[in-house]
Amino acid sequence: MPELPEVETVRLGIEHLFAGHRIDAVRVFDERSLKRHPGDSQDFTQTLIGAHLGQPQRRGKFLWIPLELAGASSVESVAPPALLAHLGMSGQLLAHDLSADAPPLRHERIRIDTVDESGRHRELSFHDQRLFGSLAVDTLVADRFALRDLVPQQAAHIAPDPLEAGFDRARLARSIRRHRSAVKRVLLDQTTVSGIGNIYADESLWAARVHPEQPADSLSQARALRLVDAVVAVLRRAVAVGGTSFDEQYKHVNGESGYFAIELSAYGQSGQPCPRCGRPIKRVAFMNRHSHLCTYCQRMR
DNA sequence: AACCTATCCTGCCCGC
DNA sequence: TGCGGGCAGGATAGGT
Repeated sequence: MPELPEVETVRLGIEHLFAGHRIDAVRVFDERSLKRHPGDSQDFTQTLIGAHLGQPQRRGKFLWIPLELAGASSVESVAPPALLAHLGMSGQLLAHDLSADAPPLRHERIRIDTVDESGRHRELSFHDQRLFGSLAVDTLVADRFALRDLVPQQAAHIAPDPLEAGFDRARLARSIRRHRSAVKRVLLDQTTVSGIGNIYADESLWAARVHPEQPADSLSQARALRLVDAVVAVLRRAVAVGGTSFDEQYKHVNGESGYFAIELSAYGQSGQPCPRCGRPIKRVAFMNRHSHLCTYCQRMR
């Protein structure tokens, strides 16, 4: 999927193009993209129409837009709603300037027609080839990590991400070391730290010179801290260049690609020289997918 | 409780 | 050209 940097890039785009807009119409082209919505597509559509979009938020790979519902009294909205998006492996949120009743594009699953104060229309559209992603209307609940006010119920179980205000690097280093399994598996576990997928796990492990199969509890606190700092640096750098994209599948809200692919050191670089030592990057099976690493720089210890 | 495996989907790319 | 297998950046239910 799009990982934290790609989702953050999408969030920034939505903030810029849709914050404050009112939803005028909703079309669900494929119900399977609503599999995490508690009601049916009718319910989804009815809830959204007339709602105003707030400032988009993100934790890890979850993205949500708080909703101010039509006719709801703000005073006693005990459980404020939000439009929740998870992009899965191939989801995209794109801004379109079509007419709302134009036929769906190739992998377009849901189209949300919005209008701003001056009456200008713009569509927020959910595209998803593989259907692992979804949109839903969800309820916002208190954040049990107390790093922010509210989080969607469906994202309440995941840990804070490394770029969140109040993120505690020492605490994450300790929590990584509480696990016995391979350190890469722990980095991918969204309930330990959120936002990291296969690409940024491999890049972070390469940067910190840690072997992906190293048991997490065998890392010293200093080494775990170095790994956490590598994660933060890699994610920050990727956000700064608009995320990674390899093909048409991973685009920004405005349809442009991210540039982090240019500076990948390990991920997808099998056979290429390690940028640090020049030896070839290896690609090895790991958890039904692959790890990319320099077996010289990243030793088991 | 912690850990791991299987599974949800589609389309593209490769080799035969 | 056609077909089948492998593969892709994720999350999670359910097993041990």
